[in-house]
Amino acid sequence: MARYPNVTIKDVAARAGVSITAVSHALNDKGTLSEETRERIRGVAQSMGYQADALARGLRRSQIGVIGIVLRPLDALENYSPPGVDYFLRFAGAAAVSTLDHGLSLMQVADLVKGPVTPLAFSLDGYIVTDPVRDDPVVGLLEERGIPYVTLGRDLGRPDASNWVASADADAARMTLEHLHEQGARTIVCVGGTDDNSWNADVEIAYRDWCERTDQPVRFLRSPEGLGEAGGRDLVPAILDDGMPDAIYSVTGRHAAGIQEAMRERGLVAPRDYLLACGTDADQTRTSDPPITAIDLRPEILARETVNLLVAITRGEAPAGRRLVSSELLVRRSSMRDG
Amino acid sequence: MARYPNVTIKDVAARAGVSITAVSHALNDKGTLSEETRERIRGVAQSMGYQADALARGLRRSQIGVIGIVLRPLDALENYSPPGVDYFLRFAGAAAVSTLDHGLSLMQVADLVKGPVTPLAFSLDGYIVTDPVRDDPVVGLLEERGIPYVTLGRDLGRPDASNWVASADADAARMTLEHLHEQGARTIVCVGGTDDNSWNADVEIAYRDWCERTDQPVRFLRSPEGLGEAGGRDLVPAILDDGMPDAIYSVTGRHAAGIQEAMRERGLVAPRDYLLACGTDADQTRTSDPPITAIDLRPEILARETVNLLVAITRGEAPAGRRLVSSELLVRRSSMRDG
DNA sequence: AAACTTGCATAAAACGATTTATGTATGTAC
DNA sequence: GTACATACATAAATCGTTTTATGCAAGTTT
Repeated sequence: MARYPNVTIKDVAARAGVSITAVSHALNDKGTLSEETRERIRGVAQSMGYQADALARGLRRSQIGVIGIVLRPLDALENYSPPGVDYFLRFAGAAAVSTLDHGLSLMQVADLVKGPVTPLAFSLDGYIVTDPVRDDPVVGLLEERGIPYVTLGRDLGRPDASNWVASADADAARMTLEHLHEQGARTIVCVGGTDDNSWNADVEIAYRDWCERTDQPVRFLRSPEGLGEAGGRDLVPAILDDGMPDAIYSVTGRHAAGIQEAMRERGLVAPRDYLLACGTDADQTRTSDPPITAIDLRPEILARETVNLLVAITRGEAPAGRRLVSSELLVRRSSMRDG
Repeated sequence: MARYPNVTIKDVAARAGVSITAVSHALNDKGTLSEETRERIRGVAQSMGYQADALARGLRRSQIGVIGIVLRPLDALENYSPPGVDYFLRFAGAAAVSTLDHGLSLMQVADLVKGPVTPLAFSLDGYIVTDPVRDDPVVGLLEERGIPYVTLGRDLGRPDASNWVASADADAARMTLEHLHEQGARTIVCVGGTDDNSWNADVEIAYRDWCERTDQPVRFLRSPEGLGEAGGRDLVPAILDDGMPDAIYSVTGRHAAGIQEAMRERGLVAPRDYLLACGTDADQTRTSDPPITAIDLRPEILARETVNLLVAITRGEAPAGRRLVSSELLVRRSSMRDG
């Protein structure tokens, strides 16, 4: 399995009987070669199976054709494929496809700020950073190095930043609460996470706002994202102690699953005894019994927008921009009063 | 978001008052510098936050610190995060972690043989190719380019290859069949896929062999992997027409899920009316009702072995090698006669 | 005929590292 | 006092491109 020397621009030049400059110009449509010579050189290059070395080209152009993606919540979890969370995988998968559409590719980079990081990390063309926390250190690092990036969700510590894409979290929360209200729920418990990101902030504000407008009691609880199902389970006693609510709206899917289990153990089943909805769709919400009403954040669209924005920035085509993507409410049995 | 010029080896040399050769030697423990000078240079480099440019280094060394992974079955599906298949994601995730342990990183490369591919593809240090088909073109391409690779599962067209890691598929199949037999099953239908890879081949041979040894009828069916649940559903009429079997052993999880659904529609429920087992564990097999007995291929261990082997090869430490990883049978309610 | 364009092609510098080939002192052997 | 190691440091070549700066004809203008 020895490494064969690849055919280089020099080889092509020799075979075509021209200078390497000529070859470079012919293949990149630059310089002042005659169309005739260009054609001939292209032919020779093709026939020799020549492909420019990405490293050498990258060294000159300082563009390597790869963008990085950092999934902040998974950094925190220290687990890059946690069960019950397929949003990030769908997002990353869709982002990979979108980058391919631009002739680029995507590389997942684990935790840019602690421990040794891939040597290539600082040579990438740009970064996507999902769900940054307030004053996110990864964002800070990229900023410091002058590497272009786009965040998915806002960095709360950088209100002036204008390089982000986000889902319309507040709208989604309102939509969900209104749906539950329509189904007859009055007292609605809201369970959020503890990460200090725009998603949690937006949902909490929207919830409190909605409660005030509709004159309903505020019953807001929090559980660390990292605790997952267990975190949801643990909240149930506190929820019930305060009196049985009509509905529970859990922002994360894993909390919702834990809540559902713990409720069932107490003989409480949705939608018979309470309504249940959650803020992110996942395999679990689709296949659980009953299936859980959830917000589809439309990761595919988010990914496309994010990649387009980042690519535009790296190419110097667009100054930057903020883009909101609306979500969709998937109503399932867990929140259907007549279900 | 302008790109700041990074600190280069030249800057460090200037600041330390030495040549760039000295800096390079100090940082890479080469050359004949005095320990004193070495220390001093390292200090200066550190204080300036110097980090060698990966592209420049890669150009010289022709090693970039990144290995590629190609998931062949997902290439065929043209979907890199299909629902109901978490084996590949677990494998890829575990492989990423293992590469980090070696100071390298992992990059997923979509379909190396058709369409435009990332420019970096042929500059990577090596490749992992999962479940190659017979005479796999991706393997052929890597071979041709002299790029080191390790396959997960054997390439049936390359019997002499000695650079693979595989799960002990035949053992796993026997283990499953024996379990079903112990639970009272005699007539067992086996459903395999149509991809021409070692996994399908091994399981089919083991099944036929087991039937012969135990004097049971051979009822082997096939359905394309790409059809997923629908493929499983479609087989059910044929299965029932031949007479109700005691058990069904489906090699893929998605076929199993489809079979389970179609059977249920006919009022047939496992384990009451038949036993059900499947050859790969997934979220679906864990959370379905009833949970389905499945083989855990132990993707984490497979990934570690695969990465270790590949890294050893790229570093010229090991000549190559074949490694088998045994699987584990996760017995769940779908195959428990007294369940 | 000298002075400009135009059209085409190439030489050489640059990107940022690593590695090979050379020095230059200083100390030791004969 | 010449020859020969030894210890330390650097100059220059190299990796494979892209890009900038030159160069040389042939044709045009004055």
